Amino acid sequence: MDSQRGQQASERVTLDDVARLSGVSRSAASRALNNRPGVRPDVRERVNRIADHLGFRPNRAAQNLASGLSSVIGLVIPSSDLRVDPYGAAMTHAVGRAAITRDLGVMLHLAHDEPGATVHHILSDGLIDGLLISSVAVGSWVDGLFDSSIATVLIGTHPTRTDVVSVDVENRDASAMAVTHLFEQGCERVGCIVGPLDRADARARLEGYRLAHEQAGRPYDPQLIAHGNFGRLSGVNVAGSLFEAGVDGIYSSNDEMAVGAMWAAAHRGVRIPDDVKIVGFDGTSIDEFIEPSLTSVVQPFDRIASTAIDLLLAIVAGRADVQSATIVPELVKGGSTALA
Amino acid sequence: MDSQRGQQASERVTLDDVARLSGVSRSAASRALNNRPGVRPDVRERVNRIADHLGFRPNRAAQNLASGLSSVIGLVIPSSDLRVDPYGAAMTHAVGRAAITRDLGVMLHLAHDEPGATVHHILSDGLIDGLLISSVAVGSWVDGLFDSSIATVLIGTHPTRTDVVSVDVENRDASAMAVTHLFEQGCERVGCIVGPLDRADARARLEGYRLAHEQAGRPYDPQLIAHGNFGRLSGVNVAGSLFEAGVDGIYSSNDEMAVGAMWAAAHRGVRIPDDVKIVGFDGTSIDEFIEPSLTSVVQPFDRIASTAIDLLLAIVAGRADVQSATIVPELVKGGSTALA
DNA sequence: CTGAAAGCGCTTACAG
DNA sequence: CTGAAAGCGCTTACAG
Repeated sequence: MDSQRGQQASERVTLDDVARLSGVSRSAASRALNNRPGVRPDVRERVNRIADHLGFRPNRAAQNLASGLSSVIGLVIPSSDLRVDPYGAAMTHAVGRAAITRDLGVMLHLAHDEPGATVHHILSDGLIDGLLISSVAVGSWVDGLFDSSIATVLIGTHPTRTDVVSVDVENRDASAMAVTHLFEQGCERVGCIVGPLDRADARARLEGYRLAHEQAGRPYDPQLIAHGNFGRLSGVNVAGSLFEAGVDGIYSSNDEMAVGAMWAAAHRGVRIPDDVKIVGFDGTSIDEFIEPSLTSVVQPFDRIASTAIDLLLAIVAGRADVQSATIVPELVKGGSTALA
Repeated sequence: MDSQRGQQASERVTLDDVARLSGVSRSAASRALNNRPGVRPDVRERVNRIADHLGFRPNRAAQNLASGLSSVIGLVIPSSDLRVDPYGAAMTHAVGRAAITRDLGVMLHLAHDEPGATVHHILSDGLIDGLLISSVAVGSWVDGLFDSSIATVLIGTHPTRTDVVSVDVENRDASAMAVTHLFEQGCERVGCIVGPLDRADARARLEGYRLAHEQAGRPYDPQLIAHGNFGRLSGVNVAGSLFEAGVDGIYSSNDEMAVGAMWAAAHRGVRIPDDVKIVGFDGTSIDEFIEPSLTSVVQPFDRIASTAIDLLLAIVAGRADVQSATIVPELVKGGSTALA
């Protein structure tokens, strides 16, 4: 290892080497390499060839220091274990993939813990160009980020603030569509498992549930609202009350609680979809081999991530017209709402 | 947003500001702030107080450029979606958490895609001090990383190379322990679902299965080996052959395939644990609300991640005695191996 | 189109 | 213990 590091130091090829070998100045070499105007085509070509040949890799720290840009973005996600948070895992992965296609690095920041000094520095000083913040992470020190000097884009909807640029999935109409689907499949009495109502997305999804009833001219029964916390266990725990209330359909505000409800159903001998049909939201349980497969409002994670990054880059570039975006999800039908 | 960025530029407080206000030189201020020797205690105290008061945040790019160290490590994980790879999600999260306690940043690198130019630079040039590589990501361009000039630690075991520093869970004896547990619970005919045998961990876990038979003086029947790929679907697909071979116990090399097998069992009316008992490996399905709960060899992800980071830091620090580490997992008993 | 020069904000021998 | 100076490796006005 020691010798490796020694090699590293001695083998390092810098812009000066490229410039010298190319017979041009450092500035010219820099312009050529960065595709900036003001270099004769043949010079540009020669510099690039020589750089390739030398295996030149610009030192990012130096670039960063000189230009003020790092080509690295940060991602703040909740620290609840990614393993038990399929939404967070899917989003993290989508951001990673979207970043790679734009030649950006991604720094991962777990939201729960108070960040240590260095990590705090990373957030607020230089190493990253901007920050993607999952709305799931909103709360505690995370909120302060929106007021810091760093560019931020929220993935999701902020529970209270309207002055932050965000990209979110369309929650209300998509939820209404899901509930309407239950009606169309013959459900007469549809219950709802809602997420924590201090979250804007949870509220919007509940609103969609209400809206579907209104549109269908059906009575809206507050008794059929069960309160979960988006965790699987909460779905298990609250589903019983809905079964007892005699529902024949359940709209769950996310897939995790829907899966929990299905587990509770299996335990009670409630058959799905025969006795009760279920729709979830997120599309995170598709590959989970649950039986029957879960009908769900599927989030296009890749599109959401790509859009969020593009908005962030626009803000970093100083564009003034950056607008929040809304992405429309798709209802994917599975066995959990099939006709009996 | 524009004004924000403007503020950022004007509000920026640098080491020079701290030094000037403190009435000392920049070098003295730097030494004081970084806890380096050669500063009078009262000066050190004053500098730190003033830095705090000014809200001084050292520019990481400048620090990095000057010192050659970034306090950021990279994590290379497979690009198979984190959502369907609980192992990857758990490890990613554990690394993030371990890094935060050491004041390190974590850069995320998805392994499948050929990395773009910039990301390639990040890997090999300056922005990170070292790289944690998940063995799951081994293959393609990832392997070249071990021969690059950057410090690397493998999480897992390399299929072929022995010259890489790694931290891995103990696979063989732990697997033997799992199979022995099945014997103790009364199983007479235990099948095995193995992972891809080009992977060292998959081989070691199979070896443990064989070893347990040897230790128990039981015949080892190659007919009872089913070949999966660590994915849930493969567990579903190959479990049938084991059921048909009349097994009353299954050791699955990971939890995902075990859950798949349980799903297949439910489909065929095979009762667990009454007809067949199952043990998995990883401990990633604990919170999944499967019924019955899955007995599993649980990996201590946090310890693995912490150890890996500490080894990496030791390599970066130039220590010569860095040894690979093996972490012993724990058998956690669930309902899937309960006595009928 | 081209190059000399200044500068990004730190750290680190080196000489007092 | 302290400070002046050089240097990390780039980018970017600026003047030709």
